[in-house]
Amino acid sequence: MKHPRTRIQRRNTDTILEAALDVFSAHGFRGATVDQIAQAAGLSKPNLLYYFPTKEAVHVTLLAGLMDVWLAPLRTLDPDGDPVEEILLYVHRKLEMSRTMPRESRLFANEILQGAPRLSGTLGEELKPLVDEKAAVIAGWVKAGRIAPVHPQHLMFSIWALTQHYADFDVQVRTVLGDEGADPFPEAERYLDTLFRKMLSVTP
Amino acid sequence: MKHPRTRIQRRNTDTILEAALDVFSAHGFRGATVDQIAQAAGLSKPNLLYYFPTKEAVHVTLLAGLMDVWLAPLRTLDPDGDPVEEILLYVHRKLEMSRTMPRESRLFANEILQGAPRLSGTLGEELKPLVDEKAAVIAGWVKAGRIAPVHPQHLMFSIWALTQHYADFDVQVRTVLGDEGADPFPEAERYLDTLFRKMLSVTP
DNA sequence: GCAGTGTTTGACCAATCGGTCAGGAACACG
DNA sequence: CGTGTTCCTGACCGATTGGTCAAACACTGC
Repeated sequence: MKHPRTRIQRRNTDTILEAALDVFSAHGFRGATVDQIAQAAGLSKPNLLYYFPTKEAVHVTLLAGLMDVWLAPLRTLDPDGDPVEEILLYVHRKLEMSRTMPRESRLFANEILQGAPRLSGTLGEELKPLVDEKAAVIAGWVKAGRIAPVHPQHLMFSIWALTQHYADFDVQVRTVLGDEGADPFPEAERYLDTLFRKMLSVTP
Repeated sequence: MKHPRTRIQRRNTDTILEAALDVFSAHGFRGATVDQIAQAAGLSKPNLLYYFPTKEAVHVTLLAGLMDVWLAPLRTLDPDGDPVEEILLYVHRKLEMSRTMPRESRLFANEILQGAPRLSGTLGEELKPLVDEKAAVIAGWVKAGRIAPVHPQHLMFSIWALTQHYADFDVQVRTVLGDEGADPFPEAERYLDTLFRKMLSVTP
């Protein structure tokens, strides 16, 4: 059961997860129905439930797979690189993820908003250690005087908040900016670049 | 119907809205049931539906009332005050709202996340004009050289994102920080103060 | 062509949910 | 005290939902 064997199984589970990402991110867990997901995947409801035992199983599979993708940019933060450029690269990658994977961002936001009932384990066992590790790196940079003194965890929060905001609050962003069809991301990129450079650069 | 007349009506509608805020912010619109709200309010389901015609009516009443509270701090932004201090006061008030009104923040976030189906009107008719007005003020400050050059709307986004993050992603924040029971807000206050001072102060 | 396994579906079920309704209880007011 | 209005509730209804199941279908290897 762990890994699909036949070609059909792999194709269908992939299709289901893709469709489920669409529906869950748009309506939340309770707001999504198995029928919706099945239809979006081009399958019948019982057929979907042939591949996943329950609606919840689809959801947790999606979330489990998401965490790896979500944390990947942080893992690449290099202790031996240039501090400011390393952090700005992370900001850039996170913003790029908001642009290209807004559904994943919203799925994640939805889950955290509800108190992370199906994710609190992963949060403590995967996210926390990784952040601890990288926070130590940043604290080292601060101690060495290579970036301005900042609280590493809150720096992390600010990166997450600022980048994910453009995916999660997309409707609000576009409403405020007006300009139908205009892409907010180029300007966001410039703004965040300036913001974090000012925040991190050491003042003599 | 517009305004409750009898004492009982006012008391019960208030109790219902308070309970609904609890339940809606915790489970989202679809995730909340009328029974849950009624029980949380200490009423029977038909009794609740005596005061509000539908579940949706409760929700929109809540959202409509919320918008005023939510936009209040922005309205007080004074064009004649000291630019940096005015903006920092706004940041401070927004963070304070995240601390004291996390349920309202989550209710709002939930609605925007789903594409603001019951709020897109208000967004365009209330939020947009107010932001336009205040963005013009900030643009004036920039032009006068009283704050560093920033994109006013994206400055606004960053304030919203950074302050609301502490309410909406509370679980994640507390997991990352560890330290059971520790209050993240004092440190957040310091961090955001530094961040926006660096972002806005004019460099000679 | 045939057995055996993997895949798909229509029909169905129990539970839940939003909402209705007739009538009873509490209250206001003369 | 009586009467009209407001308030409240148990019982009920139709629709939706997550999930089941037996049977049909399709594919693979012999």
